[in-house]
Amino acid sequence: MVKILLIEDNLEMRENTAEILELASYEVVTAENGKIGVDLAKTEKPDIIICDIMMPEMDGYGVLYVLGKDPKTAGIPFIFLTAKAEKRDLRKGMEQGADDYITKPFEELELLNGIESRLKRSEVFKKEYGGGMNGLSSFIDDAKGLEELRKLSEDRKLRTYGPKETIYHEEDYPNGMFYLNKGKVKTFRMNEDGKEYVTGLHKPGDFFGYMALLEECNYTETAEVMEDAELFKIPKNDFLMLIQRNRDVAHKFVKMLSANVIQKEEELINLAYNSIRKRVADALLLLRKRYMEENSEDKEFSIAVSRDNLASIVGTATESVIRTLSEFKDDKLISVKGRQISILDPERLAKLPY
Amino acid sequence: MVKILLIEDNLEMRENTAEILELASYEVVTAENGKIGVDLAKTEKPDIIICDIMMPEMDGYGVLYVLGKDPKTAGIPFIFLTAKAEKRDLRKGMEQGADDYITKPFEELELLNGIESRLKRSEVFKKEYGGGMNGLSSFIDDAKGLEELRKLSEDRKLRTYGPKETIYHEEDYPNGMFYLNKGKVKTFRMNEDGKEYVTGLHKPGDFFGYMALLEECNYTETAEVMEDAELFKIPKNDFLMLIQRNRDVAHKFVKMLSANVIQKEEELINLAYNSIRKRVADALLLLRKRYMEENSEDKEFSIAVSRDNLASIVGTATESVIRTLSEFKDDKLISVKGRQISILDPERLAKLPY
DNA sequence: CGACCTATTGATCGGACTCAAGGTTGGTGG
DNA sequence: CCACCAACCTTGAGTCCGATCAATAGGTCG
Repeated sequence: MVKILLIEDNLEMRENTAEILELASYEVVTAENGKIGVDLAKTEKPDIIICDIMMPEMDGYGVLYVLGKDPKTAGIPFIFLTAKAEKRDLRKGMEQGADDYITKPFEELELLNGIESRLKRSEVFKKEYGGGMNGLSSFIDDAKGLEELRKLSEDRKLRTYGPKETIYHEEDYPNGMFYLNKGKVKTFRMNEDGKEYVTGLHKPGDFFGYMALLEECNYTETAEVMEDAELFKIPKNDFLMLIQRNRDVAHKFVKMLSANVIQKEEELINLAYNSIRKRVADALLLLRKRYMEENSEDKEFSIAVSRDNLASIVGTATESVIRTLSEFKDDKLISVKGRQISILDPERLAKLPY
Repeated sequence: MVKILLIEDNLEMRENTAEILELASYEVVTAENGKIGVDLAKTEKPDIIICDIMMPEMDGYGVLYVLGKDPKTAGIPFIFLTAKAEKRDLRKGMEQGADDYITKPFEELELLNGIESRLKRSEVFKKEYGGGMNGLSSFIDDAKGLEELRKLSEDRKLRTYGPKETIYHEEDYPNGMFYLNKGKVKTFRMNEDGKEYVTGLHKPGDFFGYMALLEECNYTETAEVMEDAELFKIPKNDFLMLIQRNRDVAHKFVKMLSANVIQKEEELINLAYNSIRKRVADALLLLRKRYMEENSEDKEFSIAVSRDNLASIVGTATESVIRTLSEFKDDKLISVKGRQISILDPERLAKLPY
């Protein structure tokens, strides 16, 4: 039985509409104002919500907004009831994610059709997934994808590289991607003046070098070893085949890539508007996040990294990095022994005033 | 019949090895130096290449490098023949994309196993794809994916927005993505000081707002209308279902996302090391590329864009943009009428000396 | 122990940001 | 139709951050 929540302050209108819906054999729950409506939405879990805009206590926008903020209710189809004149205001509601609207006064058919068409989509979804597309199941999909990827690299020859060795160069034609088994690898781009900018820091368990394969273009970056590395090469065709044929792997890659995009956008706005000081702090925290051992969160983190490398992570001159590090040292945020940098106070480092 | 290309300068070694291979009923083509080897690789299209490293004329690295540069030959499995002592040099070859190596002197079995295992992967691939994974077929997949996506938005209600209207805000909970039918929309992030950085410029036919759905997080950007826009909203569940179940759509998204990542990396290095002058030029060219009508490549491109908007695309202060535009105007690179900017000389704009 | 590479510090310079003040444009209402 | 306002554009002056150049110190490896 389909359950409909009807939120409408006008008594006559409410009873009238409820009657129409019940005659169409829907189960109807009614609320006479927005607040009650929100409560009922959470307790009753209706299949669809029909809501007036102009109401006392909390108006339709408010209801939509509140329900939209809660993941549990955000997915419920939401239809506005509105008088013709309010067309401009309507936009405001659609912005917040309403799925449809019905203008008052309405015909029975109009109302029922609107509900029917919204429900149809919703039903299809529910049937095919059985409510399975929650965080857990998509995590399992991810894990499955990862598993398949790992299998690809299993029976391959291990390759070992020493520090500063190049794994591939910008502009090279790619015929494979890599799985990093041990060590640390960075990928970077170079501009015309030969300045480097680090685009990726990789640790054991990471894949890299797949972007060129996906894009069917030459490498756009150079991969270089930072700490003695062992890696497996996965041939181009094997990889493309897998991603083409295996849904989990494709899904995994969609996730990896979208996370990557968001992170790069974050970097962009930081690079555009933050001071060197902040960016160096961010770079140190990034290194920490990427390379800290799983089970050592309490211990202080320390890493050996050349000033040049740090500079190309931040995107600045080596000297500027060094000056900033000296400041941090004076402020007891970090300590330095040769190229070994220890982060003493990550919290304060994250909240630098400028 | 599997065809093997054997490149080896030593006569005895060559004939010996060829004999072993022929006895194992492979078809063998031999070359006595690298140059001939490369030619044969291109004309004979072998299924696998076995190549000595130390050779006159062109050594094994050279052969691998040359073949690696040509997409037609880059996919052919490549096995090095090497003496034990040269282990260090070997790395150089593996860097360039060799798939395996066999150390001399070798046992028959070792050689045949190496070839067999490489071929197995290659065969599987060929059988299942029938050579179909070339540019064309993957283009068709893309098109199919796009088609499916478009269907999603077909029977939905059109929403219209005026200039500067917000479609969604950073931190909002997403319950859908959008298909832009008409107009121009930008997406941007804001930093703590309220400065904006544009992360996306959208034109009719684009989808946007899907990143938050893929990442299962709140929006990380704000979407705002630049020119009167019409758009369709595609509900979250419909979209996630489609991408989960339809291989073409997933593939399409992998492509879109990886292109996006590469573009953002490009932006990052520009932002890090280029002058405002260059970055403003890039921004203008980006606008041109994004918004120029398909069939008007000959005509000069012109766009109405506020200086503030331009500044947040470049990632700088409004005044800096204005000064740069004035310089460009003096240099006859662009012309300006109010907020209408015309690009007069895109080629020169792309090749600014600083 | 010396050669080489990396890290550090100092001094200088210039590009880009900020603040401030006018100019232009377009829209609104009397 | 004009006056006015607001939003946007433009220009100027001053300042400061960070790049660059140069010189020195420190560390490492043969």
